[in-house]
Amino acid sequence: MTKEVNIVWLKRDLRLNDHAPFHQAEQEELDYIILYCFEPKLIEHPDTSERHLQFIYHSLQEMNSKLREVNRSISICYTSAKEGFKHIHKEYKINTVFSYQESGTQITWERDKSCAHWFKTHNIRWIEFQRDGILRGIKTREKWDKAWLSVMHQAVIKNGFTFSKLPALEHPYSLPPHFKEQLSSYPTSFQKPGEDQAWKYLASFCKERGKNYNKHISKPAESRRSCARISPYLAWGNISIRQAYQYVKAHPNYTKYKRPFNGMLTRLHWHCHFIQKFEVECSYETECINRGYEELTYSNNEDLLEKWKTGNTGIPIVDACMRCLTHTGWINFRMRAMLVSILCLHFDVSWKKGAYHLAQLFLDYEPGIHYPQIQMQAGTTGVNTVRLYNPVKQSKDHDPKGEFIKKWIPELREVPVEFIHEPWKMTVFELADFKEEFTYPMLEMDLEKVARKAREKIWGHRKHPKVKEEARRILATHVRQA
DNA sequence: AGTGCAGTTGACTTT
DNA sequence: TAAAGTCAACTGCAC
Repeated sequence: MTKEVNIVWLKRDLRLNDHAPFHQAEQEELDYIILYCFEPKLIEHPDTSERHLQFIYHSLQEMNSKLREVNRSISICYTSAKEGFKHIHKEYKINTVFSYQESGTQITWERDKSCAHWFKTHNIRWIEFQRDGILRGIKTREKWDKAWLSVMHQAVIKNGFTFSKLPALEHPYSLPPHFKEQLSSYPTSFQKPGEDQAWKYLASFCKERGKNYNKHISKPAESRRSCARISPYLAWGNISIRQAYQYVKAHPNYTKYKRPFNGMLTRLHWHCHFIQKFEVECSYETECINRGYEELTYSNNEDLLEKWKTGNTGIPIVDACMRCLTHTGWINFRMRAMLVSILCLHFDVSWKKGAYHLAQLFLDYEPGIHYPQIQMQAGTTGVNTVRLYNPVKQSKDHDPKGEFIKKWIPELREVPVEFIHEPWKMTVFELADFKEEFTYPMLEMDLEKVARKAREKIWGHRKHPKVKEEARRILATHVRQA
């Protein structure tokens, strides 16, 4: 007689606390196997990058080192989830699978549907738990805020782990050696992965770093310290939104730093708000939220796209942000918005050409935030106002001395502050002061002119009947009802 | 002391 | 979470 087991299926929930699937699995009579699959089809999808996989891998390692004392370990497979389940079902009889709902891209959604179908035909129960404040299957945003708040105020789950009597799962899906090697290393320029790190950031934010949260949030340099910096941990589930929310709210410094802390808590709310949009319609990965914008054409200049990707546009603040993001995996919100604004509005390149590039660079890539956000900044929602950032203004406002610029663009270190935001304004006289050749690219376009053109184009398109009709649909679905 | 005026500030609108 | 434009009120200053 084949032995029955349950499964805890890990996805973007790489933690051992406030974890509903683990908690439920512990309540059952049957012992359980913990499964994580590096799925080739997902890995090959252009939204995925090495840094994501490394972050996942090391998060899993940390969990495993803690699970060892209860004789448990995550079975890490290099195969599709369905293959993983099939294999386990041959060795054992799977009774129930516990996991979190995933508000992911089209391919994860299809993967889930295909697994659901297979579970059903094999009489396997699949229990999916609600993730953070994201509601599945809702038609409008009525009462959404209230539901979110009630999730935030529910007690966090205190997970306990019993000793397992199951032998380690044997399977033929071990990570290919080159893949394992690739994932084992971890660049020091990225935030370190795992649950412990998440709590460290949260603690230091509340203790001291967070006091200037509001003041520094828009500054590319200062925000790196004054922001909580928990985004990668939220994205891969090293902590839950609720854990972060309750920690900040209950912290002894909460009354002292009420303004900045509340500012941070508001953003936890927005976090879920955006994921909720994607949960309802994950086609936003590849199609304009407002379908009326599908008809809009772009010049899609490959040369400009490449300059943008590599941080060589000739606009210092833009290039500094892109280079910093490439190196560290993080840049603050305003600068992300500016990067999108430059590409899609000034450079007239479709957001579809830049979305995966940014997804790969963001260590905190979260599909549910990424696609709605990039489209909002690109102006293809037709409901929000078009935010056309003036990079020179942003640069002067948020990096007045050009310190951030100079940190990331060595070519500009000798440039005097009066030209650091607009080096193209240097004449041969100023350029003559450089000992060596001036290697930073000179901007070849008139920023004011291209901004004006972009403004006319994107606003002009809003008048189209299809855009207006779509705007009504979007408002009905995604906006909180009064 | 009052007037004219360029320049500034802020609220509000438009793109 | 933008920026530019518009307009009226206000300010400082010369005469």
